[in-house]
Amino acid sequence: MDTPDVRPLRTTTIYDVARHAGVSIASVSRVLNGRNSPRPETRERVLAAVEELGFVPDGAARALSNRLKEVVGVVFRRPVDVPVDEFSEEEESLLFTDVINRGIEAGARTRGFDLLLSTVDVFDPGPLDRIASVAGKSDGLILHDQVLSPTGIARVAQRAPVVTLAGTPTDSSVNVRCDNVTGMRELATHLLVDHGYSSVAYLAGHGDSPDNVARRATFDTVVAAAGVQPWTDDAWCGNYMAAGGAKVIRNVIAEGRPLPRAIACANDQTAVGVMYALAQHGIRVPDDVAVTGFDDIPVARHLHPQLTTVRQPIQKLGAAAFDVLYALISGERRTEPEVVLPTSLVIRGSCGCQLEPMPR
Amino acid sequence: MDTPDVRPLRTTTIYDVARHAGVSIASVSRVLNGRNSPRPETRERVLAAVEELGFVPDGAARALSNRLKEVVGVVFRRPVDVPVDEFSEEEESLLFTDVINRGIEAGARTRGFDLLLSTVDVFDPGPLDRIASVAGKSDGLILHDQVLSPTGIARVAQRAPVVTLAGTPTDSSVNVRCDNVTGMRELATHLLVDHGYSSVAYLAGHGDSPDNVARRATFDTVVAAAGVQPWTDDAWCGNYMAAGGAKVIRNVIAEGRPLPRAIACANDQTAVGVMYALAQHGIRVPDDVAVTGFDDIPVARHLHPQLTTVRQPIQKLGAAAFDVLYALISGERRTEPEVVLPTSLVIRGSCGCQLEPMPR
DNA sequence: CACAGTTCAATAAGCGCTTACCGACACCGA
DNA sequence: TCGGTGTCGGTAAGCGCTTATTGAACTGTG
Repeated sequence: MDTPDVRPLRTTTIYDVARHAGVSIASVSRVLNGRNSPRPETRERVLAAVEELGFVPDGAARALSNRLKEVVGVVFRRPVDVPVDEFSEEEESLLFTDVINRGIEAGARTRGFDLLLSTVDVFDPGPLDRIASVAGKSDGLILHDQVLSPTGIARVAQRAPVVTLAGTPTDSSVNVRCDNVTGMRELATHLLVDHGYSSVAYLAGHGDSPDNVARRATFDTVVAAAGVQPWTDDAWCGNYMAAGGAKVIRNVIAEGRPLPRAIACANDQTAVGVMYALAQHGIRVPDDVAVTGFDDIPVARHLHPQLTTVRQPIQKLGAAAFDVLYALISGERRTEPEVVLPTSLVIRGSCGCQLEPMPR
Repeated sequence: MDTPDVRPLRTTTIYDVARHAGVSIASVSRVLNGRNSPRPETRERVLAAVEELGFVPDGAARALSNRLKEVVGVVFRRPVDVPVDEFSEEEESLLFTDVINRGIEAGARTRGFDLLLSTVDVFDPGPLDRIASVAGKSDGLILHDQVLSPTGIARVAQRAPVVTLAGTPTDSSVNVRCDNVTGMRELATHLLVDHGYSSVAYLAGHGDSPDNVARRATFDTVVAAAGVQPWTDDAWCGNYMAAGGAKVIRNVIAEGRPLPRAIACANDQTAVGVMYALAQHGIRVPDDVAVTGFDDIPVARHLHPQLTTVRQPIQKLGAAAFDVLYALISGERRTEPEVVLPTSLVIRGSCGCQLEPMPR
């Protein structure tokens, strides 16, 4: 990784301001930072010079001196950059990740921090270098799901505190996630008890995602408790993306295998793909097959029928992650290894419930 | 804006590595940057020490020395943080802005840059301070629509080159936008000539947005040329958001005024709101009223009926903005004041065209 | 009028890197 | 053996800030 040969032109520095105002650089700095507020007259002179020269202090120099960059690094996984079927790469995982990032940003703003965003490819062989680079440029790191191994986390945590999202806490990182169990239990119970569906499938996300594991386990538990035949089949495995969900449905139909009465998807994106594929084959939702999601991303409400799902406070997830990270950056030592946010069932039409056609 | 009293604990520096490896800091730096590649043996020693200590270089110090941060600042407007009607704040302007940011990120990656993201509130009295702070932390700035006045732009451009998106070029900034005219002309012609609709309305976005002005002007021209009654009414003004579009429709209906045969919305988000409100009142699209958008954001294809719209290469818009900015950062002097990307009509069902129910 | 006490602002050190500069050393041919 | 030539790697300066230290100027007091 060689530094490209781009050197911006010289900008005005605090020395220029000091000379212009006829004071020392210390005074300029003091005025700018409101410390030991100098005499009003000096202050005015400095301010005038700043305005006249259009001076903006250099963040790197400040950071070096303050030992604080006021930057939080955020890393997430960029889906393969190739459109799959009719679901463009633009839309995949876009919503969920970006909503979380908004939440992080909201939290960061209250502390004067900005977000340094970076992505890693799914196939990236050495995400460590990229992430280390981000770590070097920030005061702390928030890592979305599936971006770095525990070993890698331990490595970058040497430089800056690390918070993971929907992952697993480690010795060197705190995790922030939602309560998968409660939400999924409510949802599964609704499907099995309230609706009494006798054949149900869980359409999985990434197998190694802790969220997926927890959701599946909870789903299976409720299904078993209801005395219903568990619909276990390796084919029912997606990838958290719409294309993945659509593909599963198409394969099942193509192979002439039966569909369950209800499909609980690992997340909303998957449900989007499932409903799309079902509609293509003339299968009605929820009359023929009920479909549910998880997350409650904005589009959930614009599908037809509207999607029954489990709501996570997505933005809050991001804000909470920042708060934890900020505590760590501030030198907080005693933190819980994990922060868990609540979830709740949101009943709309896709599960088979009869609702007003357009609920207010 | 006082620096909060958070000082992270001391991390390992290049001095630690040098001591550990028994070499000078210069050698460490040389190994790390691949310059004047030192003797293999020295190299190994350094690399071993780096690995052992888990050293990650400080970005601020590098930036200060290199005069290059490898960071591009991106600022956009955050919608008011209050849910309006059934459209949550999460979804407003989310898609479009974030897709552009993805594009910027994609471009930035190829040069080893990361994105520094920041938002300004609609009601923010002094966005200049925030933006100046971002400018100080980056090598160049990309400003989305409506974040800073030309005066403000001139100010921050003192520190770092500025590229605006969907704005207007200034003496101190380059603008990147899409070709509103071509796309809108095709769309309006389709509505007026192909479909022969005799009453049409343009549902505007922010009045002061250059995109909105261009789209409206083009639309009006085509309408006039077709000899159709222009549907001019102050009421037909939204705000680029779903809630804005829904509100306009509800007002028109509440006041008992007639609806036009076709509504061309300033963007897709507005169309989402319009279609939602129309459905609430049992008005069928496209049978009773045709609706079109602009942008072709991902959800456009998941509405019912699917949305006829004008496609902009949204991601490319971001990538192009970065490329221009990078040229400026590299000291490029002679740049065009504006970069314009092509648009094209995308016909789906909402304009009234009969298509396959689920186009492949 | 000399002195301590107070206020204000300048000097200089230091944050953690990069790199120009230069000295040490090895190797070679004369 | 000696100086020329190259290679390696160490020393130190400098990037643009913050701030501890220090000293100057001024105040009020004995």
